[in-house]
Amino acid sequence: MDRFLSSATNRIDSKGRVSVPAHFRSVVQKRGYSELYALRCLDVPAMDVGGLDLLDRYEERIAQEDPFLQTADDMSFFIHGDGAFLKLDQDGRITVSDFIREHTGITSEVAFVGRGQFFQIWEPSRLAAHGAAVRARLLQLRQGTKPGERPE
Amino acid sequence: MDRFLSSATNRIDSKGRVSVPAHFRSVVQKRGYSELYALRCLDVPAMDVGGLDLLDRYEERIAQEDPFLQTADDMSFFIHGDGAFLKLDQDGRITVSDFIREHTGITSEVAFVGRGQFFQIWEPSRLAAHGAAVRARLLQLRQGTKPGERPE
DNA sequence: TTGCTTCCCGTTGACGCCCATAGTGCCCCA
DNA sequence: TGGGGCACTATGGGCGTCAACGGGAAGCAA
Repeated sequence: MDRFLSSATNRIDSKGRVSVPAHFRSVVQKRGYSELYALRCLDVPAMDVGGLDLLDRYEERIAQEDPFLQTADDMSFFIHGDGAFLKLDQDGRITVSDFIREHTGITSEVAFVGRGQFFQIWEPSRLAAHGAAVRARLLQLRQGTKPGERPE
Repeated sequence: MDRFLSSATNRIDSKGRVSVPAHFRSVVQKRGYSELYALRCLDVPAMDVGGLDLLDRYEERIAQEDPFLQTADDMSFFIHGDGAFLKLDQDGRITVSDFIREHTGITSEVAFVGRGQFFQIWEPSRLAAHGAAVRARLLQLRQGTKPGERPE
């Protein structure tokens, strides 16, 4: 398995460290990531974390934009400047910097959420709220398309 | 037979484990699932459980969406983040995590329900209530479509 | 020094592996 | 045809391993 799946919540210790779930660490290794890169999400208080290929995806998107327009410049600024490297220590822990705390609201616990090609880190209660909102939107989507039916 | 059929209810032991019905286990083996993946159902307090091919269909669906829109993000969040691995121990048991208990209301017993390509787990009394509601809807549907006819 | 990071080690609790037992259905053979 | 025994499932529990976690100590920079 080489996708980030499922979720887990771990505690931050007195030194500001938190264990990355073992399953995620093995995915990181299988994918051959030597470094982890964390990006502030635009519309939610979470960070996207993955290898440097996380950037490729955004860069492709930027390439589609007209380089004379402000949008391309904004996007470039966002992904290249608004990120941080996360160093895994040899016990598989990362240090939660103020940069991350500010954006996510994380204080004492970190929720890790698999997203397939990458994973996210959240403040647990905010994650719960976001999860509920997502489920509500998807439910509405389903009922809008096929009332009463469940997609198989 | 390689479909999940019928249903059964088993007890959770003091360590939080429950036996997967033997028939389901043989289906799991025939289908070659090395791991089971459980997904929270959107509209009912149950989990869909199957192999990782459960995700394939959803991922194909996501691929059709614009990856920079919210819908794609929601869908990915739901299938990748709102799931959990169920590891079968060598006696064919799984451990019921809090993640599952929260969504299903399961406490001491688990009802397994075959659904063909996958199966579901329920809290037994909620399953009974849901079953009754489903039958009522189907009955109403039939009477609505074919007035004057008697259901068999 | 002071503060911060990295390496290393010990503890603890959860989980997987293993074995044991009880209940049940099935088969075989007298 | 009925009884005994085999096979298998569900369930309980002991025990070892490993991940998460806490903290000491060394290295490094201001």
